[in-house]
Amino acid sequence: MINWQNFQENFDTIAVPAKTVLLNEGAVAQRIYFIKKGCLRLWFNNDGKDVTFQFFFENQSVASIESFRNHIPSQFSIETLEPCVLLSVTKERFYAILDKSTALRKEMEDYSFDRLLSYQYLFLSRIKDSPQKRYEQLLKEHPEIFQRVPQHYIASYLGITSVSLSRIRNRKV
Amino acid sequence: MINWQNFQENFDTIAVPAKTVLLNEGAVAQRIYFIKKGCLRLWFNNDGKDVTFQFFFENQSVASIESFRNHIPSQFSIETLEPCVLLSVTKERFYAILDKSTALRKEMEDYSFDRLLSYQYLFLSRIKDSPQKRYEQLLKEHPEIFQRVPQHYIASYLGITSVSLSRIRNRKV
DNA sequence: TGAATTTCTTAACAATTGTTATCGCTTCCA
DNA sequence: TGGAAGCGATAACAATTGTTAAGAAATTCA
Repeated sequence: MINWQNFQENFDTIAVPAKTVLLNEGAVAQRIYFIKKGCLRLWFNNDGKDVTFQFFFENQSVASIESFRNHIPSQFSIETLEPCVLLSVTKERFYAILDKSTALRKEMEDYSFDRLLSYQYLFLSRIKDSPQKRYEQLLKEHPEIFQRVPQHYIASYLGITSVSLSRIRNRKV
Repeated sequence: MINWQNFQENFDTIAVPAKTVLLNEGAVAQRIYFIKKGCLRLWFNNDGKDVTFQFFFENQSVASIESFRNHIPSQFSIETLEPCVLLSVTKERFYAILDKSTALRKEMEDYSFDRLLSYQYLFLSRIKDSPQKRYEQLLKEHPEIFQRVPQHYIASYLGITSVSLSRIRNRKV
């Protein structure tokens, strides 16, 4: 995990309320964010249905990574779930920082690789686990999510309806 | 896509029959392969059930990438599905080539990024699509798979049983 | 070529999930 | 602070998928 706090002088610190949209589906990402406080979700519109793809919490970097890197319209929207304090930097500044530091470039490479692995891991859990098991794993590994994130977002993240998640939760008491 | 044929002098060309295991789950990957002819699958054992994670065809690179890169035991096995002709290179030689060429290193970075995106894409399809829809997409984008790969491997790749895949196929005529 | 293995389909039943709708409860702002 | 919106539980029914089993068809290989 890259800790952008070391480069804080290059960043703008911003405070935003809950439900603030940082990036709209279809727009090209101009900024990358680092979360000092709060949580966000990355989501997209699937035939009118709101599908949450990923959650982000403190000390994580957030961006529509392929939009940011390849300058293409984002497939996702990014939105705060709580009031947040964020570090924010433009694409230009960001790549200028990368160019100045090979160590940081290496770190960025490793970070990309880790994200690759996390997608592989999530994909794998989709292949081999039932929604029930995915729920139990999420509860075990990230119990804090259930304290901070509305359940219907979690349901869409797990690939099930909120009704089904509610059933699973009450089955397991 | 990296075309390793440009570096063919560093590779061994091997011909292997179908069902040849190139890497066993639990082993550390020592080689990376480039497919000249044939197809392979990457799979793992999930509580006794054979789960196929990915298919590879001509002109693709194959390795348990995290095992190869991080020198850790592979979570997957790699196995040929057809008689194959492969280019094969050891980890040492591979990184020696990378060190010699920054262009190639950049290409490798892009390749890693593309794989990240392909996992993101696959993960996304798991989140938003029904098995039925995933089947239809696979049929549209890679119809050749159904000509070359046994159906029960495709079923496990789609996250369903071969029985269910058979039902879906015969529903859609 | 012929036996053995693999592959695919189909059936019957169980289990799970989706859909739609309703009803309290909580939270959010104006 | 009070009305509106958001959130979670539950019910009833439909649809899909899993499980197990059996048999036909295709493929493999000695």
